[in-house]
Amino acid sequence: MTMHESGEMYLEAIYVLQLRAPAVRSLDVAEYLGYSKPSVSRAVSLLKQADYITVDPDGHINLTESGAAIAEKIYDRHITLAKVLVMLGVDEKTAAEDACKMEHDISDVSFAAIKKHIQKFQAGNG
Amino acid sequence: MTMHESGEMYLEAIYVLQLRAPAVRSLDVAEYLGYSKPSVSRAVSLLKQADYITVDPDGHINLTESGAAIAEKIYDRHITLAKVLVMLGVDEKTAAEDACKMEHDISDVSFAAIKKHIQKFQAGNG
DNA sequence: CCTTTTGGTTAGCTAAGGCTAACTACCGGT
DNA sequence: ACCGGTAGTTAGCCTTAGCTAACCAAAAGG
Repeated sequence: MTMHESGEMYLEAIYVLQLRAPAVRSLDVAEYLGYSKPSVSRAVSLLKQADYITVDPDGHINLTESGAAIAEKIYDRHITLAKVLVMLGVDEKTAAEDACKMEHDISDVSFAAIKKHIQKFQAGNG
Repeated sequence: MTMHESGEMYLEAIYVLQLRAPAVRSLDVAEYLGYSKPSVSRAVSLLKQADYITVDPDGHINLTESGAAIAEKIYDRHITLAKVLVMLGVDEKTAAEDACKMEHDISDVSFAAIKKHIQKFQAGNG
């Protein structure tokens, strides 16, 4: 699996679910993303093949180092981009939706520039 | 054709090419986007069906009112998003590439917020 | 012990949207 | 009149990535 938007979404979902609960299964991911079981089942097997996750015998999914790296990166983008939009006056829901799409598109360079920019603001305002 | 990213790209390309040359054909679009002739041929016929463009007998493509509306919207986003990124210190090339992807994802609400934000800066700085 | 629920897989469909190969149509030059 | 290039189309393939239907297996519970 060459990492596409969809793969990133799954890794991010697993990451977020792991922040909430000790163990994450395919079904949790399906429910979280609003996808069907077979869709997640296939994605999980591809991510496993590509060594982004491991699945232990009782179905618990864990991120590998490379999977976690991607998941954290995307999650960081999500949080940061949503925050920027909210700072600009966008409502939380729309900000989250847009961040969710943009987080997969933006280059490291542009994201770093944005992050740096808002940190400047945050230093001044809160 | 329910307007997806790809359809928006084609409309934007046609729009940009029309700013440069009086007549735009499928081949110009193919060259501009780096796509094959058949890909563009199909896209053109779908956009025509959906009434976003017209194609006159000598192959000249023109945007309809609805097509132009979309093209202008996307182009505005492209220009604005690229400008924002450049203002934040991103190089022109990367800014353009990222704008090209984000322009399709962002909601009207978020885009309006961003545009308003940079206009404030421009009023002060240039 | 049998039945239901829960979790997951398999098979196969669909749509978007790229691609190549090969064809058609027309236009211009020799 | 006949090639050769230019423009576009047709047919058909591939990948990504969603879906349903149907199945399997293991745990849960009357």
